[in-house]
Amino acid sequence: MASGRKKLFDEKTALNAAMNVFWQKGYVGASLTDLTTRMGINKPSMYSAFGNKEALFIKATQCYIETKLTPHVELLFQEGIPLKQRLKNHMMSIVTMQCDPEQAKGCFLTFCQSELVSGDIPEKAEQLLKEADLIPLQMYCKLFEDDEESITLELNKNSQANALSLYTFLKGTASMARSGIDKSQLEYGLNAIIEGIKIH
Amino acid sequence: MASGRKKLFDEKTALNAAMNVFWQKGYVGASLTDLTTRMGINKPSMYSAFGNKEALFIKATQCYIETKLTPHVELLFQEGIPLKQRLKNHMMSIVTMQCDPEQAKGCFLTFCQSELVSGDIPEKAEQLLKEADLIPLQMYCKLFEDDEESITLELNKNSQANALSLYTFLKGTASMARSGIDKSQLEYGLNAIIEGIKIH
DNA sequence: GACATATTGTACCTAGCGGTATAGTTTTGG
DNA sequence: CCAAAACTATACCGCTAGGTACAATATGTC
Repeated sequence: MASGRKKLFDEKTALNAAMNVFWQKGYVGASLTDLTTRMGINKPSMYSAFGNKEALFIKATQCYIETKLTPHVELLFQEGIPLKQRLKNHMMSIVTMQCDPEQAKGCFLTFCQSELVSGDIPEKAEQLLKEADLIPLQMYCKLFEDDEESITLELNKNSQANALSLYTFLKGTASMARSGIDKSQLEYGLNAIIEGIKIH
Repeated sequence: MASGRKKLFDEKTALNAAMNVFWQKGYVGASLTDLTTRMGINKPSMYSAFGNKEALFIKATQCYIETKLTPHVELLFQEGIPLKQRLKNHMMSIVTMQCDPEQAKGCFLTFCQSELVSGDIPEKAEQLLKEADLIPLQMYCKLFEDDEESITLELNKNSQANALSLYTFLKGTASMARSGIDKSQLEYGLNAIIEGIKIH
């Protein structure tokens, strides 16, 4: 069997570039020209590799979850570290990412989620965003419910309220980072809030 | 002098409709067709009354500030009411608005602010959004610095941190409301946080 | 080296965008 | 009752959107 011409671009690199464009401009705001230019390929290559704009967006979102969200969640469940310190590590690394000058400010999921209200986002993308956006909240619930230290501190009794507080803070920093407030100020506020938690 | 045909639409009503469209879809996502349809007029009427899309957006943003933001800010400075209660009133009325099923979910300013990163928003609109988005933060600073009760409680010594905490929470609820989390849950978390403030 | 296969570049499709020219309609002053 | 002024409706402008047809270019197998 003949095997044809080799691909001149790396799919993962291109997908990563697409992720950054969506992160910056959202689903509606990112045009195919924006995307393919930053991916370094032209339209037919993109369509043959990824399908269409929606499919590309879905893969970009999954890429974000795997490379940008999951690592921060893991910090919450690291063994041998006090709960409060784990929360701090988690939040600090998120804030650092959300203020990274090499990437779009803020959180991909939070931004694209906010586009859903327009009603102009395709169905599968909408579903994925809705699910993905809840991941941190679920992780916080799980943390406060199951964690040893959380149980001894009886934080599990208010697991829902604690999780919601943390989630609110996560969303708040995402929004503030997006609007360009600098990292030092976010860390300042972050410390105040983590200390204020009645660990709580 | 002859005075011409009378306008068949009310400018304020039309502007209010435009505000709601931008609130729902953002600057980029709101097309002239979306806008003029919901305003109940056609394009030439819109252009003669408001100028162009950017000018309409600016007027819609000012309309939001006057009708949707200012009233909530005033609750912070009401006389004869304890500080904590004023904060609660303020936040409760904001949450109620952000979850109002008659309007787009969340906060107009927070959503449109997040579009700025794209670099596709005209300059004057960008400036206005940046200024407007900081209004609540400035009001919080002023409150913690000047308020009698804040001074006796020595909250003014950490006015910046207190203001930032509150602002983070404001942004967080805006984002969560936008993603469709229901009012009862936001109020639940809200109470926990206000109580947790050392008033603070 | 010829052929099948896969990728690439160009050029194009229709639809919708923001914006406008122009013709028609209603109003009032003289 | 007519003309000037203001508003409305239609139809259109150039441009870009998402998406694709097709020819040109590499790659491998026989």
